Amino acid sequence: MKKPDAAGGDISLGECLYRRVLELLESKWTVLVLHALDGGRQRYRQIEARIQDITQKMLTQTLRRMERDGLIRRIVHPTVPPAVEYELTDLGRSLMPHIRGFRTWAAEHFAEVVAARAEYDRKYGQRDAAE
Amino acid sequence: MKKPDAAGGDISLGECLYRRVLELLESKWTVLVLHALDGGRQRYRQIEARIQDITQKMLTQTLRRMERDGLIRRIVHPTVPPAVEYELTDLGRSLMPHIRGFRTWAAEHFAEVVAARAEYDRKYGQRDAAE
DNA sequence: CGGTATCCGTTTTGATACTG
DNA sequence: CAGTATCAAAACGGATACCG
Repeated sequence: MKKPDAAGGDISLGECLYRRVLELLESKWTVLVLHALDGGRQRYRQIEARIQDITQKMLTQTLRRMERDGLIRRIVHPTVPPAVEYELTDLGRSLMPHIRGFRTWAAEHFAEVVAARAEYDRKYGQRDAAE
Repeated sequence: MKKPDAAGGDISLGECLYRRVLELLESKWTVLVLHALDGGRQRYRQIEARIQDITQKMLTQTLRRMERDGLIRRIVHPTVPPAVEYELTDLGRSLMPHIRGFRTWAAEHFAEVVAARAEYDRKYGQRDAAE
């Protein structure tokens, strides 16, 4: 019986279960798709256009996984040619505040991250060759 | 000149820069290490013990990257045997509210994600063999 | 339009053994 | 204790071609 937020820092709900949820965000494109859909329902090509250099394969794969995870919904209009729209589910929307929060953090602290990297490289260099 | 939060959902600060920041969290173990250090300064073995099935290689690699990104600080005590401690920097601490927020979301919505996956698999099965 | 299928190189991760 | 080094396996990502 552990307390959820003991100073010790228990990760709660079991590291294993949490890991399963972390997987939601681990694929390279998921967060970008979430932002794209944050503006409302979008068609496949719209999402593709919005996320500059994503390939069809990765976009489809990401959308499928997000649909499976219950974050987005896929709406097929049986027209010719076919039109497919995607939108956030309630579950997906409930996640957005955190995603937006992270984006805000990124905008505010990006420069610090870059500076830290430069500083680290200056101190330790990428010396792996001789000497 | 785009507005940062137009309804359109511009990802702001440039998708490219944002992508660079997203990389911070993309490695499998980073978030778990952040939680581990959220409880305060920890020694290498303590972190390792806390994150069940991480290997030494991955832990060291993750810690190095996080140090380079300025999220954590490495403190070496020149004793024999050596003792090394890690702690969050100010930058790392500034990120924690979002990480904690996500964990809270995970705890609250994990069941829904699992249910969504089960539902999806029931509907579409993992049928890739014949028929 | 909105995908699938296939091939293939790159990156990430893991197992294991060894060290100052 | 806190790592490194090495090798191999697996996941990821991209290019390309084709389909309903």
